[in-house]
Amino acid sequence: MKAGRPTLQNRLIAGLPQAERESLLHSCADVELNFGDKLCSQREPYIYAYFPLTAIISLMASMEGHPPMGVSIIGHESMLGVSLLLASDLAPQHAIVQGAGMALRISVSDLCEALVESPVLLHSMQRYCFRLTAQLGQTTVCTRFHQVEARLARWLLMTHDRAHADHFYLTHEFLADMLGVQRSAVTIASGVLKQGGLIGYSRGRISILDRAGLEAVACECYMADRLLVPD
Amino acid sequence: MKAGRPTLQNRLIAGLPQAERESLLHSCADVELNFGDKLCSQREPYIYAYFPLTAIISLMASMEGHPPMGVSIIGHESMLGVSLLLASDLAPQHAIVQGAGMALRISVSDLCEALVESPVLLHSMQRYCFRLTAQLGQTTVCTRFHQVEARLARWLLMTHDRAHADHFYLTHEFLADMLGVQRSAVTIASGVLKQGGLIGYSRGRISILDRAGLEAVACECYMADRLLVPD
DNA sequence: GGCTGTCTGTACGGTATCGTACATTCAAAC
DNA sequence: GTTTGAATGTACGATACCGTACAGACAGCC
Repeated sequence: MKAGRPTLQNRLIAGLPQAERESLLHSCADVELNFGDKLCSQREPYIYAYFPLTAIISLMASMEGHPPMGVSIIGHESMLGVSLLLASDLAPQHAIVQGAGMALRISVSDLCEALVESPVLLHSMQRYCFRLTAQLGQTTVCTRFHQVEARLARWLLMTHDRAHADHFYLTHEFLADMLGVQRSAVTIASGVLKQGGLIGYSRGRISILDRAGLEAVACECYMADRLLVPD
Repeated sequence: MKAGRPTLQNRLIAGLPQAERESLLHSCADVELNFGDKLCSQREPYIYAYFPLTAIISLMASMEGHPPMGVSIIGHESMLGVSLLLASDLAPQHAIVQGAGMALRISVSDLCEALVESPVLLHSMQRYCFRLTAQLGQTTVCTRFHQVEARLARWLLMTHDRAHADHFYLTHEFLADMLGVQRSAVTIASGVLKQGGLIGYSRGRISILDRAGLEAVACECYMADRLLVPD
């Protein structure tokens, strides 16, 4: 595998010392992830772990009788598979590609080997796992108490942080599943944000027009989570 | 510190090889935890970690403008502080004593030292941390979709599993905070469970009268979580 | 035995969202 | 250019729960 610049788009990889990075990249494959791809299933073994470069992955929790609901987002700042640190090869949640793009893929066994030899990788994954734990607790309370409009704004901001442009593709239907609400509730909330000039959208293409405004509308959960980003 | 039988009430400790256990117990102090004690605060450093013997601890996530809400329960099957594995000395959630009783207390630094020398302890903590991660995702969806009655039944069952009797002490007010609902909603839901002969209660003393019946009323989230218990 | 504070029962208007249905708009395919 | 399907707009009764208020019941204290 080539170790060219694009791999540095992933912050976790970019943070590795060169020797560790090159060793890790030897086990990685460049893959293109398509919208809707399912990368792992809740309570089933991971097949691969992924370091997103431009792709965006949603973690989703599911339950009988309801469509899976979004609980976290993973982009180039992190990776899918941090829970492999935790003495289990099972995925705690489903992982779905919410933004098509490139990622580095590594087998579970290769990742585990790399962990033994790369203390920096281990440390980074630990930090991100901590962040996920804090975030999941926060999301529970957020989902319970905050209204659709604020939660929608939060999800759009989290996506924007991981997108590489001021626009991306998500339908109301998809967002409704993420937030665990009716599609029509998303349409109404989106309409308000559009009216306010904060976002624009048409047939799945969403534009972030006024980030500061969106942050004002979003619940504090968005900022609370950002504060946990290392550095 | 004495290494008498009572310490084996904690499953995590009981599972250690004798040498590792005795070494760990040297750093532990027997403490009595009182109802309502706050053992750590969300996003603040842990002072101590705790291995409950008979005490029960609630993990609670909080947010401005709302009372903290329960997201998990810790009893003799586990410990408070598993996230110390994750390269951070901060607690992801608040921890409150929901059932008075005994626990073993250990300082963060002593625990970290013990981790280096006890691979079994490390492994157990990793497993429980995985379980917590899965549980937090599950709880998010549960809180969103399941009704108060089912969630109340789930919480009572989780408490019962960690209590050492068929009765324990929790007021409607306290349960309301745990579930993130109004106190009056808990009174109504409890009334239904009492009518059905599943539980009894009076002035804070709750009796589990029909466990199987409660399990039938509780959402599947209760069983989903139990399946993750090692063994 | 009466007082007091806590716990529980109950009521009731208000509201966010549900669940569902149907109309409209637009992009792409034919 | 027309058809088709997906995406979006809108409506509306139903419902679970909110927020609040107040009354009753019980335990402990003086």
